[in-house]
Amino acid sequence: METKDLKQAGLKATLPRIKILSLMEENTVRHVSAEDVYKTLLESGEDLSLATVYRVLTQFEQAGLVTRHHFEGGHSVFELNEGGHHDHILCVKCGRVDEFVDAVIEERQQKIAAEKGYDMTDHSLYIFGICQACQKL
Amino acid sequence: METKDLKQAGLKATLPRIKILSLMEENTVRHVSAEDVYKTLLESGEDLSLATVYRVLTQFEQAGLVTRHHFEGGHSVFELNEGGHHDHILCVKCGRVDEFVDAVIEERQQKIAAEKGYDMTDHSLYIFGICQACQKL
DNA sequence: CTCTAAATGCGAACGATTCTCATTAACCTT
DNA sequence: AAGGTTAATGAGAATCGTTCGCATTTAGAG
Ligand SMILES: [Mn+2]
Ligand SMILES: [Mn+2]
Ligand SMILES: [Zn+2]
Ligand SMILES: [Zn+2]
Repeated sequence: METKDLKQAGLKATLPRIKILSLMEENTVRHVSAEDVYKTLLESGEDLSLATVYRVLTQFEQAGLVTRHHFEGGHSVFELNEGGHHDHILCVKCGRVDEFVDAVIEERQQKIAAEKGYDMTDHSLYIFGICQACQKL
Repeated sequence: METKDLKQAGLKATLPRIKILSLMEENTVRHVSAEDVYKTLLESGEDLSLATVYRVLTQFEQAGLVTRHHFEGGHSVFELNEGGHHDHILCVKCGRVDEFVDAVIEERQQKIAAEKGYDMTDHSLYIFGICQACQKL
């Protein structure tokens, strides 16, 4: 239950937070913008503010519940943290998103950071291309 | 001479374009924002509009003269195209930027795209960390 | 049930980028 | 070299995602 998850993350179990978290726990959505969350909840009859959606998603990020991605186009996309780190491959035609993990790449990044004298904290990797479906159009 | 480069790229050799291109050809700047370009040129006594800087940089990008990077923080950073493709490692403390190319990573990305059925067009990879200098603070 | 700090809603503010439109400048033609 | 055509520019308004400020509400401890 979301109330538990929230308290565990050190967050009060408020109505907006419960609604947003349960929406993100539905496996029908994996990569959503704040606007997506806002509109979906409005359509479900919930009444909340877009500013709150932004605030809550940022808190979720800080609490480690979600990850914020900077997909192209200026707007952020959020994803529930489950199943661990992974990178993304996106279709530039239709916006489809697939996920992958590559141990070799992960390891090489560590090596590069070390060579350059950096203490690596994070990385972001996006592959862009045209998905199978869009290639046939 | 910049006039030549511009014509070759199919662009009229206007004053703003010449100024911006020569600024970017100085090896004192490698990764600059539109704002950086604008302020630097103003300080050099040039008189031009920020809107023009944005327009020109976008045209340069389309003409293949520069590459636009989406470093974190919402704003774009531009870099003259010379020396070919490379990726970046950034210090999250001081903003330092280093460059690298890793053949293994490049190749793996191709493989991943192929496996997922994508026709890969591009990729973006940023490693974040703390640079040597900042580790000592 | 009460109280207090924290969370919310609303609209204003924000910062990077783009757009509109009147004015200016490139450069092709005489 | 001068003129005309058309694209480029300057100035500021507009846009868009996101954040802020502040009055109001609510969660949760006592
Ligand atoms: Mn994902
Ligand atoms: Mn670079
Ligand atoms: Zn597609
Ligand atoms: Zn540093």
